Amino acid sequence: MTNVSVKEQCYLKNPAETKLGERIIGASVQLIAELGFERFTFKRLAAQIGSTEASVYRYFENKHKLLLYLIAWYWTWRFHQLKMLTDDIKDPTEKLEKIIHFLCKPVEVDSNFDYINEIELQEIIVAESIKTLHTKEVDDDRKHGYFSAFKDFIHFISECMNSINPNYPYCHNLASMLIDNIQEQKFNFVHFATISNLSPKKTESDLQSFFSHLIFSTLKSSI
Amino acid sequence: MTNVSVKEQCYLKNPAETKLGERIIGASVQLIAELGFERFTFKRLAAQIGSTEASVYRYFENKHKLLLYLIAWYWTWRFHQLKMLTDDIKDPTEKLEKIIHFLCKPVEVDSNFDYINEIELQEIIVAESIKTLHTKEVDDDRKHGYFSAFKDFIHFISECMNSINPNYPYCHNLASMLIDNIQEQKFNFVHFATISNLSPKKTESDLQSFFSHLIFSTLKSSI
DNA sequence: ACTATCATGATAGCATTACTATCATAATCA
DNA sequence: TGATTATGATAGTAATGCTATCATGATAGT
Repeated sequence: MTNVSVKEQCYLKNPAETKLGERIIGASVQLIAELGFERFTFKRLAAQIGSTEASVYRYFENKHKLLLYLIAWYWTWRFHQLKMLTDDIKDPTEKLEKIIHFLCKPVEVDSNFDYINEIELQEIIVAESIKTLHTKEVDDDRKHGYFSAFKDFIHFISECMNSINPNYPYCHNLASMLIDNIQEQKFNFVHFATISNLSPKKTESDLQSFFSHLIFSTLKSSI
Repeated sequence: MTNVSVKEQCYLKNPAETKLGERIIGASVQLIAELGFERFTFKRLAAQIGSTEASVYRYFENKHKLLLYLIAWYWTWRFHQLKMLTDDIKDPTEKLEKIIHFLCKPVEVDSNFDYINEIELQEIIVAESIKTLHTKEVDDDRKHGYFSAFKDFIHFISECMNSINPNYPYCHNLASMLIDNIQEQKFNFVHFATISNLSPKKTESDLQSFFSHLIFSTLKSSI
């Protein structure tokens, strides 16, 4: 894959199509990861890339839309990776194991997109993505389809769960819990060690065994 | 109980001790529930209660601290209710059932605190509380103890889980998942119906059976 | 090669937000 | 009664989140 096309038009002008656009995205990822979304401003962004506020506004209506774009990009990218990874797996249990493993392990940089630092982008997802949901505009944003990459991702997992146990009635909830809570557990491990049992020495494998056990126990016990 | 004392000093002056303080808290709950935290300002709050911005600033350093106060109040209040409710239950399984039930069902107004609308306050918890964690200042805030009411709550549940299955190694993670995700599932049910299997006709009981099954399947299956 | 257009830069400005500071006055407490 | 304290009234300031206008340099079509 050499292109992640974000279908959701949260931009005024496609940043993937111009040099300036790429610089905007690249520097946004870096600055939001560094400063946090609250302190990130278009003024700072423009200064960073040696451009102007006005130019940034030609690509994105505001910083909220820019964040929506980054998140949609992330889930589109991850979905594509995941499909490649699980395409040839027939057994749904094995497939779900693979999915959980994929979600728990830290991302690696993708050489196809040299202007985006995927590791910083994932930090942004863990730290900031939930904020884009919890706004008074969430229903409008959803209607515009800004979250559809994220929803597609959840539906993919949900379907896999359903083929493991067609009688389990809460696959959507279980899948959304998985996605949301992996981010939360990663966050808690770093910032709230007292409410996490993950070992610093094998965080990734603990995280994976926590969720693996949780999901499969749930899917396999009768309701 | 006639008083919820928020130990965490996220205030400059205790709002529970003055008439103006009570008006500040009461109107904050109402305004944040109505406008969302982003659009809520001390100027609007002051106008609402017929006071001034300067006066509000004498109670709280900023609106972030005020939100921390409301959240600490909520968890202190809920913890107190929960302990009363489960105090006489000896069997940990029965106790955890009760806890899950308590968490899933919507709150009721508490006549002990006439200046706070607990129903609006819970809406705030569902919609806004996660934002107080996901900031660059989270480590400072945690060190100041602003989240300790929340952590106490989680530890209480975690201990109950531990007595059900002392060999299960992720009680903290499971308990924090439960608290976090109940809020998220409530939120998703309202705003992302396509990723929720909860029936509009029996949302509360579906929510409860989803989590009940999830938690007990996990605790009872060997790891 | 010539012109039209388009993308970007440069600059200005404005309303709102998030505070801080100062002074006056009313309540209350010793 | 006098001192302290709580609140109100008012002003001001820096930063944020935009919008608008004009100039310029690149590019594309004829």
